[in-house]
Amino acid sequence: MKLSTRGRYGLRALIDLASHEDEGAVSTQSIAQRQNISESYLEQLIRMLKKGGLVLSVRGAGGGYRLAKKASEISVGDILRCLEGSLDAVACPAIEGSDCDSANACVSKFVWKRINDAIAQAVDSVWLSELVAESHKLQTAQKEQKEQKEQEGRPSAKSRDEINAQIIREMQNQGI
Amino acid sequence: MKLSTRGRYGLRALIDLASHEDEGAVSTQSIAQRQNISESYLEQLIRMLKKGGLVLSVRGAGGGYRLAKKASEISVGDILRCLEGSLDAVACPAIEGSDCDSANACVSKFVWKRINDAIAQAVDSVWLSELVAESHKLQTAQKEQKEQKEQEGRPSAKSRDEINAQIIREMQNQGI
DNA sequence: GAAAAACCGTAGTAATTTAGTAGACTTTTT
DNA sequence: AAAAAGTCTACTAAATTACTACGGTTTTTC
Repeated sequence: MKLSTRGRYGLRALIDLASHEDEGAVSTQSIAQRQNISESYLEQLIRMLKKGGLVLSVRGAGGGYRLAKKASEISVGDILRCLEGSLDAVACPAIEGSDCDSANACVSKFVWKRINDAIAQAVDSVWLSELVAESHKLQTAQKEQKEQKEQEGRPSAKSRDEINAQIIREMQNQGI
Repeated sequence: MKLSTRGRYGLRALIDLASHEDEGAVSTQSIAQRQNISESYLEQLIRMLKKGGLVLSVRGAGGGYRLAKKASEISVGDILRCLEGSLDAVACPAIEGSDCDSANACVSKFVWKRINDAIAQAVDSVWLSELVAESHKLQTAQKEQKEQKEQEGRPSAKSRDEINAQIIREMQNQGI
């Protein structure tokens, strides 16, 4: 019942992409750097998102990726299903079609449908745009906090980029 | 986001146990036979359920296991958490305590709480007693259907036990 | 009181899945 | 033409899962 790194990385990558879209197409390299994810691995993930119709690619120099829809029209469920496959906790043929030889084939139909539906409802009601907003709020809050600490101590030696990188690293250890 | 066999087997085992409780303590051997699960593996699972306080053991010859509470007081969530650990799709320290060094540590807190809560709500609202009732309904329905088919064809060579065993086997391929 | 039935626990192992790497190739812009 | 960027496949290492094996201990029943 755990989400794998595919889902977590993918979500982070899309938040990052959405946050930088005003600067034009976003390269996997830049996302990989900012998010501290292996570039090659990220490429695979983002290609899955392309196949799923969530992002568009722009080839050639200066190219990269772009959201295929508005961030407010992409749900967390859309993203996770692209990367993790079906989110159903238990796959039962009876739920989808009527592949079972009897109409009431197994107990799954009863329990699992409820559970699977609840999961689907949850992930489909959170939108990428919300995550972007939330992430932006957190980052600026943390940045201010850091900068204040630096000022209190010895004169700040860290650049803004270093501070950002550290925040990303901290996020990584905390589940997303 | 998939349930492992631990959860599925465990659920089947408890349904089986609850269904046979009126005959006294239920041995792991008998459950393993009826449910077609490795006895040794099942023992491990049921010991986890004991540690979790869902079943009691009765030692010695003629012993076995018993539900620790009424079937109507054991939720699917209780069972799955015993066997699969936390059902949270993503573990984030920020959700539980305030282990994060900042109050608003990561985006997880926002998204994952909603998702995790939905899953919890779903599994905690289905009770073992419902599964037992459902399973009983299905089995008798399927049994009748089978027996009818047998009568139509050549004279029934299969015993009632063989028919039961087959139903169990079919259930197994269908998700539970 | 001995044997059988049952619970208890750990260690190991095979199979599967996940996470990540490597590298060669194609397309497009500058 | 060269550089930047996406595309694709295959391989490998680590982790997890699903068992299996086996050597116990406890309790009941005959």
